[in-house]
Amino acid sequence: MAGRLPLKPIATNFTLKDHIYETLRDAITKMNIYDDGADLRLDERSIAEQFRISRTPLREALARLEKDGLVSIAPRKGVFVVRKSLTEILEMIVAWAALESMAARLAATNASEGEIRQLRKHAMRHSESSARADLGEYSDANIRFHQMILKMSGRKLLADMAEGLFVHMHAIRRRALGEGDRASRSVVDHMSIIEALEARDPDFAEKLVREHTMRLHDHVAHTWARLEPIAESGSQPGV
Amino acid sequence: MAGRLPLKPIATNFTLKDHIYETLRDAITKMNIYDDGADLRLDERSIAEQFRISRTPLREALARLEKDGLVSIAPRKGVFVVRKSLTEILEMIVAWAALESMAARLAATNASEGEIRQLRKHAMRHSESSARADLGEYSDANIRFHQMILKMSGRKLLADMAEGLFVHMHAIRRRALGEGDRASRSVVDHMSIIEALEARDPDFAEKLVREHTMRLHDHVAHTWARLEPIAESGSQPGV
DNA sequence: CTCTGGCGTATGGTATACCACAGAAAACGA
DNA sequence: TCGTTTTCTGTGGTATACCATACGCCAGAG
Repeated sequence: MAGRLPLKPIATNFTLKDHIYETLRDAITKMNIYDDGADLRLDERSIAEQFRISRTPLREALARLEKDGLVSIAPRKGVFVVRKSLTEILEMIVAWAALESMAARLAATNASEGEIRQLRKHAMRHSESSARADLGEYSDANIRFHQMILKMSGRKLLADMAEGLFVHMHAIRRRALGEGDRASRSVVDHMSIIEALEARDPDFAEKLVREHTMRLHDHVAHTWARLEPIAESGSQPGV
Repeated sequence: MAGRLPLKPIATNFTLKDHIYETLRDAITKMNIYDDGADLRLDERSIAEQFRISRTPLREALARLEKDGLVSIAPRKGVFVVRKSLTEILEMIVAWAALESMAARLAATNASEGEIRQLRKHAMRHSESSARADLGEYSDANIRFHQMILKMSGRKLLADMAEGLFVHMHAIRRRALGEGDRASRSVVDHMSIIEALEARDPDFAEKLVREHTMRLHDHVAHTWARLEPIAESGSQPGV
């Protein structure tokens, strides 16, 4: 009727449940789950009080977090943040390798020249942070590199499924980067991957991505072998 | 105290929420989502009444189903069973291919002789149902074949993630099997895969599984291209 | 007849009260 | 003092009441 005002549909779908879910998810991924004395217990009532809401929407958010595998709900016992075992971490890396290598295969065919160019630009801009041993920054850039490949596959589901794994692995990659010469090795790997994409070689791109990720897998398997209750060391910046 | 009766630990963790979740999930996967007049609406109150429970545990179950992507909850509008679009179905097949091909790669190395033997036995026992054009039975055997490969990878997570996709695709595979000579082609493919596993050839096993699944992908893409609101036709046995 | 505006109803969202069980603390007996 | 039993408290599980909004219905104006 009136003159087409550019009004957004308004976020009619923003419920407490969703808000709490995201807030808690972020909080959990950022907390030092593997600290020895870490509080893994989540108390429904006190959290509800902190958020100034009732337990109902909170519980629905927790139900979703449980399905994500981030928390475990034990009836009449409590809600606990899940500590991933080494085995589970390794399996996540494998699954991630499966998804990303498939994404690379598809990206080699589907990605636009512009996307690949952007990927290269991203990798080169951040290779220096590796050289500077600025692991915090490089870790972020590193993760984004992999997310870009997922996205370039043009398959949203692949990216979404991988995202669910990233949530858990967040700290893993950063930690592993600091061990040995993994950071500089990573830079080299990334360049090879980019070249395979530029060459539009699906098989090779897939192979490189898979082996790149499986190297992380093997590294973690060998290095952390006897750390079963993994002792998270470095979330503090500036080490 | 008493004489060690072989009592199961009893399902101390079996809550209404979990029970309802599973019940609803099964019901949804079995319903003809793609029927034209299908009731996609789920009414919280009437369902709660049917189950003779309150809405609270039901809503927690629905929250999980939403995360599974099986239903969509629209505030103040209703809860609806999600109709997967063709694009989404295709992406699920791709993701599935990614997971299963990785599983095949690992299975080629890790699976025991016994497991492979069992796989071959399974495939041969059911190849006849394909010949008899008994699609219902062959479809089940077919799905189990793929689940066996996932399991043989020794990575539980791969199987679990694929399971989440199976839930959605359940009907897809069955339907596709009936089109063209896909059933008999499937039998041939499966045999090749088994041989690659017996030869302990990871690269080849991966390639075969991937291409096998991607053939389904291409078939669906081409055949169902203009059916966007997919009309589910054949759940009725006997044709 | 058509359009508009208000009102009623249905639905999901939220808050709250109560329940059942686990586990620790306390009370009790030897 | 030690072991057993009891009680008590805290936790998640469930039920229920109420709230806010989306949407259809209908009356009334034009």
